[in-house]
Amino acid sequence: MKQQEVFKAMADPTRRAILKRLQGGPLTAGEIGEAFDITPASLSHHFAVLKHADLVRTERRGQYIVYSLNSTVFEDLARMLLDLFPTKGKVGGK
Amino acid sequence: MKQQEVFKAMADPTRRAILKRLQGGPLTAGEIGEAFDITPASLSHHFAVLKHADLVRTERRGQYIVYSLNSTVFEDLARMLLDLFPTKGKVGGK
DNA sequence: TAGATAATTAGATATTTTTCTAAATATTGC
DNA sequence: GCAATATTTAGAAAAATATCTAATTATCTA
Repeated sequence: MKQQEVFKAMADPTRRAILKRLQGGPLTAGEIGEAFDITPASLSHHFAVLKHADLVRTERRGQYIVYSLNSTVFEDLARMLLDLFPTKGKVGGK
Repeated sequence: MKQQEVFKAMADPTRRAILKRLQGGPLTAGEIGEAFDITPASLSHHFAVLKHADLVRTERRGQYIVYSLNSTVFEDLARMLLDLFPTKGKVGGK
């Protein structure tokens, strides 16, 4: 996992909101965009950041591009955090 | 928990390294600084960010200021992340 | 109280990030 | 192939962040 990329991606509220929207299942870029008062170009930038962090996956479906969550990385991240603080029941113990 | 503050705090590699150093137990600002090639002023800025996010606690001991981890917030954050991705065994379920 | 040490605050600059507009690419359907 | 729609890429401007030097605050000790 690219720790730095993941943390940077999560640091922006718009990007976290995008992830939130994807909890209900895959959506096209346009569908995600409906919820935000931001240009498609800016949104696209956020997608790129999320994708680079491997937090979302994409798939072209005709003229649409469908985004979906990559849950695996969230697990990794949560584990990493739990691992970052001492004492208390260590999880994986890499 | 101030979600935004916490994520922003975690986004910087120097700050994550500071947290890492504190895993072994409380340290003074100076002791923490030894590990970084950065001025005390810059370090102090990072401390302020971590403190504002409630990730660390401070206590003055004589002329020193002692920093320690606030594990509680890490737990909150990890929980929040686990909660952010769908399906799979929900944790707290607020 | 004066000098030394630890740390922070103030103010400036450099870098990074977010956002925008405009232009480009991909795909559909006539 | 052409117009329309969906999305991304390029390039620039605006906003936020990290870093520095210099000055300030707090504490200790001689």
